Amino acid sequence: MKTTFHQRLVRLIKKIPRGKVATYGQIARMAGNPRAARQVVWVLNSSWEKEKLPWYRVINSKGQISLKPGQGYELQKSLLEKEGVLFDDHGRVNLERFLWTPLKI
DNA sequence: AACCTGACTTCGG
DNA sequence: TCCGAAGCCAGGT
Repeated sequence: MKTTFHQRLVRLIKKIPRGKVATYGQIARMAGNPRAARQVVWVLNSSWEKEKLPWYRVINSKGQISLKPGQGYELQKSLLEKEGVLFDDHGRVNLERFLWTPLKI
């Protein structure tokens, strides 16, 4: 049976290695739809729990955490730092260094 | 079927 | 480099 876009997103998110991050757009692009970044958000919200997704490894294209302070920002940042991901003074991650880049592409 | 919404992204100024 | 606007996906109501 054919895999759905949703399933591909789930699989990709599961593959993000620790110590690395991926962007919403990147995941959507790898799943086949460059413009479905917002759909990644929906997937995370709807199934991170039952699919045990490493939700905190997904950030925005600017290299920043999209969650707002008091709404998960601190938690996500600490979880990433615990894996070795570093943030600069402006809460940005150096994507050159920490972006998950599968060898293929 | 229309309208709203969200952890987005890209582009122009 | 920093906004703001406009574009986009699909589920929920």
